[in-house]
Amino acid sequence: MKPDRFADILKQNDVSVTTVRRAIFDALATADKPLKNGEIATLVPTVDRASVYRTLELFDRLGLTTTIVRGWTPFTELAEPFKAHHHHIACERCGTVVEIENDTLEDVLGLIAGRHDFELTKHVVELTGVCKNCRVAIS
Amino acid sequence: MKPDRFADILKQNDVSVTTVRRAIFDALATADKPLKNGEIATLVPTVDRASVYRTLELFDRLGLTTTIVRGWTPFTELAEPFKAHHHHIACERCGTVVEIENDTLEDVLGLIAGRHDFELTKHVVELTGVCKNCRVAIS
DNA sequence: TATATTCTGCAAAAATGTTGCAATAATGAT
DNA sequence: ATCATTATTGCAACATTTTTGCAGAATATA
Repeated sequence: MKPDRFADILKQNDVSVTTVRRAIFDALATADKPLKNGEIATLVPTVDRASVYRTLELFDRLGLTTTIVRGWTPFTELAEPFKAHHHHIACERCGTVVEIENDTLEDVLGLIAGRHDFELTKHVVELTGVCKNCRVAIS
Repeated sequence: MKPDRFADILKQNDVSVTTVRRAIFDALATADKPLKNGEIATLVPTVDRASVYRTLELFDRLGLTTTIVRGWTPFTELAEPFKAHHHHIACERCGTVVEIENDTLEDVLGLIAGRHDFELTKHVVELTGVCKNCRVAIS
């Protein structure tokens, strides 16, 4: 039968696999981009808001999701093993978001942590800039 | 007379130097660590909540402050030229926060942006890990 | 399928942000 | 210094977002 990593991870952590949790997980998986809490709630209209918050907190605690901030707003997206580890660079004019995967960056972060005697468990990198198009447009 | 970079920057941007703005600026300068919006409001009890929000938005727009996120909460702190450019690594057990300054990291971020045809204007790097003490403690 | 336990919806409250407008404070010129 | 102009603030009401307790529903286990 089909492998179900989502269910497996929940079970490994002794929490139930429920339809609510799967619905929210699917919403994140389908969107395939970081979503605000409110957006997630909208995508699962049958689920109570309180449950959405409780579920997102759970996912975060289990490491299923990553939360980044743009401006002042937190956005959540799936983390490994559901999505390859990556970061983002966003254009501040047009809003385009590009995913970044860069081993050198990961290495440098590890080294920095080590130099401060920290064992790295998580990290967030969000870049903001102006994309090529927008630089040409008005500049 | 004493130089007043804060006032200078506000004037350069054609906004008034008011006691409210200075109070909030002072709160950020004195705290010397990233603060939640609510914490800032608490530190200037005489200032109306609405003014706090409007001021923080202004500071952000003028580039006086930087906003990072930990967990789901946005935190604001002073940026250059009031504080040297830096990032943070926080211990997820004891909460200790250490500031990071690393030229290699800055270079790598610039290169990554360039490779994607972006001109970098801003970036956030937040590391989370376990510090030496906490690793020894229980582990 | 029965039982124990965990989850969810509901409803109410707390916390967080936002808005328009009149009163106040800051700025620049005299 | 004072005045006129303009920007800023407080107030108060509102909107939105998040949190909480608890009873009923769904899930896991034997």
